[in-house]
Amino acid sequence: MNTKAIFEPVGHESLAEAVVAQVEDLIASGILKQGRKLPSERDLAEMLRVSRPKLREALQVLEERGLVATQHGEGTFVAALTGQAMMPALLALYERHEPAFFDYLEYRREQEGFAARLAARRATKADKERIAEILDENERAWQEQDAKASQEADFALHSAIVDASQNATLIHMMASIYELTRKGVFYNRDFLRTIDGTGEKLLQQHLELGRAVIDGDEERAEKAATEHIDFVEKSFKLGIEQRRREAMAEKRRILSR
Amino acid sequence: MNTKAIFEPVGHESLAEAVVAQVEDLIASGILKQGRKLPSERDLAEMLRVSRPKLREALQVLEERGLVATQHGEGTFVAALTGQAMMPALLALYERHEPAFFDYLEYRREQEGFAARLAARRATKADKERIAEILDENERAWQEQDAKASQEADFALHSAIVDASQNATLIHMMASIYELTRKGVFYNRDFLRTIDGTGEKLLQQHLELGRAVIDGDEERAEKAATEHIDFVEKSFKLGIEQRRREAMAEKRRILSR
DNA sequence: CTCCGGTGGTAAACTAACTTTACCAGACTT
DNA sequence: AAGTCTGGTAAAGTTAGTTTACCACCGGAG
Repeated sequence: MNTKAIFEPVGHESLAEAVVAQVEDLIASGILKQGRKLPSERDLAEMLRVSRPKLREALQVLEERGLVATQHGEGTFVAALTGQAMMPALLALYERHEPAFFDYLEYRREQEGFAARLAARRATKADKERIAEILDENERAWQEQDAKASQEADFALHSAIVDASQNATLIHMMASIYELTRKGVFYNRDFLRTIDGTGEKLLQQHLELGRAVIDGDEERAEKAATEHIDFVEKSFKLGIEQRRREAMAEKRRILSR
Repeated sequence: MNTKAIFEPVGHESLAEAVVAQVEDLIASGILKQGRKLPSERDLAEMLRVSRPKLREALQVLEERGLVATQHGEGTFVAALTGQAMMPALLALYERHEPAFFDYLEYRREQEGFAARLAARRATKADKERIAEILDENERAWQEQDAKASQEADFALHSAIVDASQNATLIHMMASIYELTRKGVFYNRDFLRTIDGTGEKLLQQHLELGRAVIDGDEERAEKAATEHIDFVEKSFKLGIEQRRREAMAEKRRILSR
């Protein structure tokens, strides 16, 4: 065995990329809030100890990603991330920033629990029928190993439960988040399914969640929702760790001297 | 409040640094083992997609850090890290690589448990007297708030217990590790003490460990040792997270608009 | 209204980092 | 002893980043 597969090409971070990363971190962590004006290019360049052209290069990347908007003669501002137009930008941001993703899950945990409780309390007959249909679709997709349909069904379930909560504000907020997550969900699900028997557990969790809402059991519904998110979070952390270890083990195996 | 404190100077990683980091990772994770020959500079430069001069710059840094040794006409080799001469290099490496540090703790957990069990079984009267003395010193240092003496006493306790295990190989291995950790311990302890009432808990754990050995209770001693390391690991993770959150909160506070 | 100081937008010349190419010197194989 | 591996070194060429300067747009002050 040779050692060639061990060493990977190393590309060093360009200066512009470093600047982009720093500003992205500030936005992703919520330190820089939407609409906020950034310091002028000259000032910011001095703060970051970077030349203005390179700073501008970084700002252009951020603008392309929809995270900031610049206005000639005015200044550059953090884009409005809660507006629907900005969704893809925030999603992409979360994909690049692992810690932000877990913050997002933490938030989801609260919201999903709240939504499930309200839904169990308030769901109309029509809501319950819709949820029941989705659960059937969920099981069908699982049995037929139809990954895409399964993902869509999962998505539909969460959406239907939020609808059943009858709270307009909640529906609006979560609609934004789901729209945002949609592409992310696909990626996430693909990743989750690579871990052991995670797929079936997720199905069971979704079934339990839906049935609890249909039964009108608030406590059970909230518990099912939060435990579901907890499981997702745990699975992600496990999966990330697992991948890291696998990558290292692979390198060790290659060397086996 | 202005926004100046938010943006920190950004220095981008030099190419040589990136190469150093990659090779360090391979060594720290144990993929590249001591004495192993690295590919030739020409090959390695090609693998890493880096020019040879820059690769050489990186190798020189690694050599200064004692991680590799190059021989004219022969090649460059991973230095013998278990040899006493190499200790500072590995220690410094662990300080720079967080994951490696936790791997180190995992290893310590097993070894300390083993040592404590053997010590409880085999400690002579002299061993027990020495351990008792160290425990007294430990308490004295704590009461007098003498941080330095407290650290030394902690160190002495672990060392004495390993000595009491009467296993030459174990003593030799742990002696290397302690020598390695010594400077690190200071740093670690300073960091640990910044977290809540950690200091007193550590004292209690050390007292329990020492007394269990003196009492000859193998099970209790092993449990005390592993739980001690578990606590240290948990505290570190907590402390790191805490610092991260504090840093972010500080930035938020500055903006408060 | 005009003007002025702030802002972003652009381009040129300059400097430092990195790459390419070439050649030298030690060490093993034949 | 020759050939070919290895690390050691230096020069020229290329790319990335900095500096400097000037232009265009906006909003408020006179």
